[in-house]
Amino acid sequence: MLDARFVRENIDIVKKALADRHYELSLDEFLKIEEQRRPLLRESEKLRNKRNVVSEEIGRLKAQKKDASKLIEEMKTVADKIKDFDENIKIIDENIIEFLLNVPNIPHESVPIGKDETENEEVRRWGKPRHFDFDPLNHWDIGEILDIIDFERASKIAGARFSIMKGLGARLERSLMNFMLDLNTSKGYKEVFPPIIVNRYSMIGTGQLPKFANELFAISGPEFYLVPTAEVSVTNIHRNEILSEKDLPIYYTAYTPCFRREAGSYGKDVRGLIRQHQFNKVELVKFVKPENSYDELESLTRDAEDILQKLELPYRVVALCSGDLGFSAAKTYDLEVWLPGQQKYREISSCSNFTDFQARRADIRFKREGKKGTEFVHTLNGSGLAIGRTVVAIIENYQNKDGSVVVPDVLRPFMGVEVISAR
RNA sequence: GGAGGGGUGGCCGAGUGGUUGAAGGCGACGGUCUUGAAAAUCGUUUCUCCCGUAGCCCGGGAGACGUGAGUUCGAAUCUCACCCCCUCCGCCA
Repeated sequence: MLDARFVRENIDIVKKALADRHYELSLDEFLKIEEQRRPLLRESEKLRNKRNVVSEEIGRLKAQKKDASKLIEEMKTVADKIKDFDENIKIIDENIIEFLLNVPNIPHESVPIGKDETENEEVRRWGKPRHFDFDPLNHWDIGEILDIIDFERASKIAGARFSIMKGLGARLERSLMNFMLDLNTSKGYKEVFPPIIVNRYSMIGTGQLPKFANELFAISGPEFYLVPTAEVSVTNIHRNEILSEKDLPIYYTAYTPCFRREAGSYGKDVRGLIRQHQFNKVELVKFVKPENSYDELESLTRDAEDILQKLELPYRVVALCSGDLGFSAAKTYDLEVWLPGQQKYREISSCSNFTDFQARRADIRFKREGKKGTEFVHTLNGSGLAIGRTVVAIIENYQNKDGSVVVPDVLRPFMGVEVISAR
């Protein structure tokens, strides 16, 4: 969320941000409502002040056993007036917040301007796509040959876009979680294992609600949601907290399942593990001081890249352009891994700086040593990595002609085998 | 699911209608004292918003004692609803 005062005082910046994002949103109504607020607030506070002064006087008179009925009579109407003002202010406040909750973050100046993913900027590449002397298969074909992935039975259990990992496939999934968590914790990220069902405040805190309800799986009765990413659970760990400066930066890593409706992606990636309703992911989350957040984004991205490098998977880093940037992010690097089955780089990690956008929604602040007041922290997160897509990348990049898959060196201690082969 | 108890400042803990933003203690910070430290002692110790040509320091004001509503001239104190925590019983992974 943006700060109301910031929007009021920096209309041009906000308008440019919206235009760069290709967002259709008029600020006129907001400005109209917002400027009604403060005069009303001033009136209300003036009356409250009067009430406080007179009530004190009444108390004094009563203590002296004097008559105060005249003053009390006079005050009766004041209470009603205050109530009127406050009701109006409350309605205005609700409108302001509702509006602001639907305004996206302002892109950082370094974000390339562009309309959609075709205008994202490649920042760097690592590794070279392997040369195959046979036609590489898709992971779903290999999965079938090796009998390690079962989509058909998964659809019987749950439906489309679900999968069953079997045998060494399941073990690969588990090995990757452990490998990634071990690597991340060795770099100072604290491992946490949070709830994966959250309340609406958490979803508002990180920006999934109110705007993107149709992308979430909701549980009714008591209102709950399945998390689409560990970002939600982990960032909200510190919701409504004031951290002290010496606590920062805070680094967390978490494995969670993730749940996404994928409404509106009909026809996209209908086969395979790329786009599932339920998938596993290890996430990196940071809470940092504002002045460090862009450096922290670089190091967060490097930490995610390191996982791909250790797995020896070729990838590239892409800076998302303004039109492709997520709602809450000020800047995002996507890591795209090479998939021989598709002859394409595909997203496997997304690393973002949310600046104070989530912190303001979730009210996560910190206090500087020896300074008055508080500031919002900056929050960041990135996949480190999406497990399902890593499985895809490993199967496709490490495949042999007979369909067997070589296990990357770093995973062998976890897997207990060097090759995944049929039978 | 049934029965009780409780939510106050960084922490502990007073406070049941009128200078209580909140006693007292602890902690923290600063001063005095001391060669230094401890002890002793004095002082300071929250956040949000509004106004002041003043986004930091300063002055004034409003608000915040789990959350929200209500009663009242006036509420941390009374009423109602909700949330959370704890104890016991039952049930269950």
